[in-house]
Amino acid sequence: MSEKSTARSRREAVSDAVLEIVATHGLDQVTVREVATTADVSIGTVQHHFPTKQQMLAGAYAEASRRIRRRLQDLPLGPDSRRNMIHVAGQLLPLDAERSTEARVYVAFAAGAATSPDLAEIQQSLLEELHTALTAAFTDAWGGAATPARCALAAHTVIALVDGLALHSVTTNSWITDRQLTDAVAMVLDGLHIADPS
Amino acid sequence: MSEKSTARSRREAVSDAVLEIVATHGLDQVTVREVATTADVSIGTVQHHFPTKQQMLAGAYAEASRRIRRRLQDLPLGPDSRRNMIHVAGQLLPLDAERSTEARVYVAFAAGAATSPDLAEIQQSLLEELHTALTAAFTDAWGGAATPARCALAAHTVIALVDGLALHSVTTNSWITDRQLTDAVAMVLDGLHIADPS
Amino acid sequence: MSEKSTARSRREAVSDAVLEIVATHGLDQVTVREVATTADVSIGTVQHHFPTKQQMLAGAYAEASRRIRRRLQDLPLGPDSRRNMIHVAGQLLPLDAERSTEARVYVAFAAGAATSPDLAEIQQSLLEELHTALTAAFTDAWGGAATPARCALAAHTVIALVDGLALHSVTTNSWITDRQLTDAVAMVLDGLHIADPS
Amino acid sequence: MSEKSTARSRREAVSDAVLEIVATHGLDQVTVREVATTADVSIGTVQHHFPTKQQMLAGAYAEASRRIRRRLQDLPLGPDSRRNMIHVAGQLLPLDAERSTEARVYVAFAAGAATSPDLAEIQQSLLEELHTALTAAFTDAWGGAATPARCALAAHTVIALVDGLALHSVTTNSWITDRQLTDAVAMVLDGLHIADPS
DNA sequence: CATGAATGAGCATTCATTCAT
DNA sequence: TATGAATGAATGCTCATTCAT
Repeated sequence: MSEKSTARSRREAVSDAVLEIVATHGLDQVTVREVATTADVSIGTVQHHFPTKQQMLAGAYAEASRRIRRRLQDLPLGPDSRRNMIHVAGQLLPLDAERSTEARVYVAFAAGAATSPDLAEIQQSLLEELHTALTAAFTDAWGGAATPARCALAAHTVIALVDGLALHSVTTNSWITDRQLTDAVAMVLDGLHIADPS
Repeated sequence: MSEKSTARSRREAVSDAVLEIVATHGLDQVTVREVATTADVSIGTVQHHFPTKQQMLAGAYAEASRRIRRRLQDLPLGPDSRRNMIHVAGQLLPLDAERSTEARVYVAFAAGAATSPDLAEIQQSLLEELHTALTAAFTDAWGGAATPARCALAAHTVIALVDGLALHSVTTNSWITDRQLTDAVAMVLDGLHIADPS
Repeated sequence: MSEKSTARSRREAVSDAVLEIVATHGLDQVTVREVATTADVSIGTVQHHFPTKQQMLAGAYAEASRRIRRRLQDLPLGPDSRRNMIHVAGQLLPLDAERSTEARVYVAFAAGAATSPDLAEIQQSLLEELHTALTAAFTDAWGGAATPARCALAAHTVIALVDGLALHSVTTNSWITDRQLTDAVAMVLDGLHIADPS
Repeated sequence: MSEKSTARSRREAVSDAVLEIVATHGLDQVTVREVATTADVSIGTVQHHFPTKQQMLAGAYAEASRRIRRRLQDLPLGPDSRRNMIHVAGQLLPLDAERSTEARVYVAFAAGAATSPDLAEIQQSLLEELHTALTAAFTDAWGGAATPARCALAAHTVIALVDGLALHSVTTNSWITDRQLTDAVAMVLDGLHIADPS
């Protein structure tokens, strides 16, 4: 029992170290040595759990993706569609230190997915899950008044908006404020007639 | 004169080579060797024009950024705000092969800007120019009916949407269609009451 | 009893795996991992039987050497010295697939003996046994007509010839034919007046 | 002029370092680091001249092979066939310190040729040149009394004998004496009726 | 006896950069 | 301006070996 938990925590420690380095120094500054040092394990241990660097990065992104999805699934959703969507966006936008770190990780891996099939697969599956959930939310919010295509398009729109805002926030130095981040989402939801019922 | 033009074309050939490699293999696959080979010049020549790799990348991104801005400035704008904005978005979205290459370059450098001050500076200046122009467009479209803050927010929103759409298009394999790309922009402009006057 | 036989066969399986890898990929391509995989046992099992790689190689060569000696001892010898010597040479030359594999193993280990005392010891003991037997054969063939030194020299000569032929056969691609291999031995035996009595 | 000689001596220094390490520690103890240290150049310089380890080893063996051939070509040959052949054998057998080093190098590379096509090519070309020269020598010595096939076979025999003797000398600790090395060659030449005319 | 996680030294190779010409 | 030899730090990875179970 202690072995299993040791093994799991070692593996997780490695993933955590990767994510930490990606957030602070970028994807291409991740080296096996630095990961080992940060995770406080030997180089051999890193490579025991992730035989290649590629697998190590993919493993870490899979872990990050899993955490994001779990957090969204655990979100308490109410009958108010607008509030639900705002909540979801609030989980994805870099509005506090923790979320900011996560956004930096997400942006780095998402961009990396453009040239790495391994990362692209994880990225796409994350986007698909998000898209499915948001499409359902729009379907629900709009009742029968909207075609499935329109609901899907609205979902694409909101995810793209959030990702673009995260990209801007993460890559510029306070060019865009936290307030603008949330206001931009509200502005688009308003445009889509997803209004606060109150 | 021929020497000067040779020199200028050499420098441009190097920049082009960098952008080509970034588009096809990613930012971290750019090596001085590969750039020299692709540009068909010697390593020494590359480093004569860009003494360090950092400067080479920044130079190439500055060149790419310059081209985007020039293209937007050369865009023939009419009295129709919606049409103007659609045109601008059309220049930024990966709707054809050339624009797709450009989007890949943009996404790679934008993500790189998260951890490189040199790139961040160029990235931020590009975003600012875009934002200024779009803010003016919204001010113009909405007349006196909107506060400057609202116009600025709308500009942020549209740029973020376009960047997010480009990110999705570039990092997934036909998960989002060209049609959805343009429809998403239209949907948001509709929401912002930027309608076709006709 | 079954356990003992299992243990013995495991140990032999490991030796066999080493010899197979040496024959096909060379001495320096032998890794504990590869040996374990080829022998279909765990790395731990390999290292249980041979604590160090050095011991593993020495053990495998000792096994190969044992097999060669046993085969020579089991050779039915008659009154015809020439025939006997031809038979011995035929056991050492790479005249068929099995013997070719063995010759590749022998050449690899013999060369390795130049820089490994452990292998040199096994190599020298194999050569000495061969030399003793051949010296006796020459003494027998020549009767009292030759000094012990001459018999010993003839034995050295024949072994060197056979080893040189094996080296050439193994390291070149059909530069020397099977026929030339046996003819060269016959030519030297003729020169030493070891003639077929018939 | 000084550059060219510098470049050439650097490259030769690397080859010499490889040969020295092969002679003293064996082919599989050659590392780029050790070669750089021994040659007193940087690692980068080694790899500038020989981009891969494989090429470095092949380059060093080609150099060693070139030296052997040049020495044999420069050998003053007289009308006495036996003396000529003895001279050739004397150049190949490890009869002094320098030749012993060379023999260790030769044995190591020859054995390596069994599993490396690059080395095999060099090895085979060296053997072919040697074989051609010796075949001619036998043809000359025997006049019209021998078929070409018999001359070629005798050449194969002598080369194999010399290589086998070198192998034995190099891989055992004074099991075979220098005197026996030369006597074995003389014994075979006697058997082939290549006699001292005096 | 057997296993496989853990270790870290060592490997070949790539790389950006310097510099003499 | 242009070249490419020289440099050595850094990288991903392989490996033999140790050890707890």
